[in-house]
Amino acid sequence: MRWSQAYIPTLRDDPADAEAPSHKLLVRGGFIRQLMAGHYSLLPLGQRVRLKVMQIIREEMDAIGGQECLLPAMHPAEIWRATGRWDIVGDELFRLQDRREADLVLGFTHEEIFATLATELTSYRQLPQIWYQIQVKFRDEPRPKSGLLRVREFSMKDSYSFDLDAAGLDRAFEAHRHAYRNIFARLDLDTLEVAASSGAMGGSDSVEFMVPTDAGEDDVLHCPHCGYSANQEKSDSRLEPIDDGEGLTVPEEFPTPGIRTIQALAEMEGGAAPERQIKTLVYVIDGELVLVLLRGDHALVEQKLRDITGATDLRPAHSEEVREAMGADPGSLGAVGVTDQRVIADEALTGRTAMTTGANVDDRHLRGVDVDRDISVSQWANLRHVTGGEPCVECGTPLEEFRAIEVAHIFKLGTKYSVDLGVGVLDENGKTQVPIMGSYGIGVERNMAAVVETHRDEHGIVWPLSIAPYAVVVTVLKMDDEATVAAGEQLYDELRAAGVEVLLDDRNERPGVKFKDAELIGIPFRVTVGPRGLADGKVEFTYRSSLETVPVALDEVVGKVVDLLP
RNA sequence: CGGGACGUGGCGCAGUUAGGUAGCGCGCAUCGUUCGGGACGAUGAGGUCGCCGGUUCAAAUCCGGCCGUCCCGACCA
Repeated sequence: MRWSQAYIPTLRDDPADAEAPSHKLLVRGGFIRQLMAGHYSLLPLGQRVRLKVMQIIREEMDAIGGQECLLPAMHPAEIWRATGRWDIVGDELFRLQDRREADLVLGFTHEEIFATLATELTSYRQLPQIWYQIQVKFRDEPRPKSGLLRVREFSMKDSYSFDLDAAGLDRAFEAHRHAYRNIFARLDLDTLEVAASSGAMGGSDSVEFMVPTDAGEDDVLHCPHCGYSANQEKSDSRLEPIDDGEGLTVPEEFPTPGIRTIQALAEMEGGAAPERQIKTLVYVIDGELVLVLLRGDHALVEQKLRDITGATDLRPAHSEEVREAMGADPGSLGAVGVTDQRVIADEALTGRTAMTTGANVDDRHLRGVDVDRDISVSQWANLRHVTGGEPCVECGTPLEEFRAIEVAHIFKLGTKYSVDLGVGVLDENGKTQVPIMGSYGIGVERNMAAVVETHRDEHGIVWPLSIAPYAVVVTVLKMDDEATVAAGEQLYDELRAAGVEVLLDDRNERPGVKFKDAELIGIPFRVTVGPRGLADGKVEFTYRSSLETVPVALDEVVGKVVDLLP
């Protein structure tokens, strides 16, 4: 492509800097433009990168026996009602009606639709199957942000496996893990595989592929010693034993005027340290008021509560609801003697004695609380936020905590969708078997953004060769010098003839502008053609990653580039 | 959903406090000079000041409502 004819609208109002977020680089480089919050247009350069990412994914999916399909983006509501997700998914599902007022859905994933196709499977001889597509997904995110990282409309490669038994599902799951590792290697992304919450997707087991970077929106805990890795939503740690000493035989109520927070109670004369307090939270879970207990110095991870309760609707109770049910305001709440409400307690409270908690009377607390003796716990669970530095649950080494981008997520689903939509095959005995499903997703544009986030410097983007929009830019320095232009044109023709994706910078711009633009948009190799080098029959070859420049004889350029290509 | 900020040529912004001819930088067009690391000069084009309503002789500016965008938090498949 000739740059002079290409649509590459770079923005030069301010210099690129090392702090700029990835989406700003993509905008400045002329890759993307925003249409509205969470919806982006991909310009020619951006689309070239996207197609390359898609092709890499396609090749690796095909390599594990995946078969590509393309399903509709718009679905009838009935199919979502059949699995219950019409109600479960809530506001994140885009819904619309057609002219006959039939309810429709814009697909945010395709378990239902692939399962519908799978109802045509009739024999165990047809299994296993791996079907996939690269499709637009729609998700009405509460707050789209960070450019391509969190959007409402995006391309996803989603695949679905159908197997006869758990061993088959394991094979499909591991095949995907293998394919994904290959994909990330080709994208030059260092990923960490972490245990994750399955959320509303359901199922038994799920693994997220995370790219560590501060730009990420997920919180990951990782053990540098044994490799234990988990999303905060699924995290665990070893608890240091706490000596509670001798407790009272009965809890003792005492006045705490104006004390509303854990911190205030800790600082009060006769109070208690945060780890000696019980924090009482009130949640409304599917319409039911539930008490959630944590150690005073621990924070709740709502997703954990969501997961263990299987809740579809979960929110903190309003203060009026709290007062009506408990008879006191937040700040003086406790679970001692409470039998009307379900009580879910974090495991860190097991066996604890001599604890302090609210008395359910304003401005009163209880000390000497023995959790097992005094509180009727309906359910024990791991609910707490695990913080970096806590001992690894496997080996006790202090955990590292960092931010990461979730670039893929793979799930073992089980038989939910098969059952709900009536998927079944006959086995060798003529008995009906319900295939076990897995589902596996990888976001195309989010991976682009993750690559930019991890491949950039103060000059702009540094695309890996595998997904760069062009491999080489031939920069012609003097467009009014016939010999220089001729040499550039010839190189351009030769490179194209050799199958190289090449951009010819034939713009009538000053050299500095051309260099800066080429660096900003991140073309891996630059061949600079100018009269100075040409006098010796040479051009300059510059690597974008290091900005190292070496002289190369004119007739050796094509060979050098071809050698560098994968 | 809670908190905060912002909407003014293509992009980035000033002007709003105190109502009175809509400005600056970049980019864009033409010409000239220049040109191996984001050139310079000259001349131009381009804006219903987010939208609707109100106050006023007069509104980018004051008032009311709405819409949009961004940031923090919550949520998130």
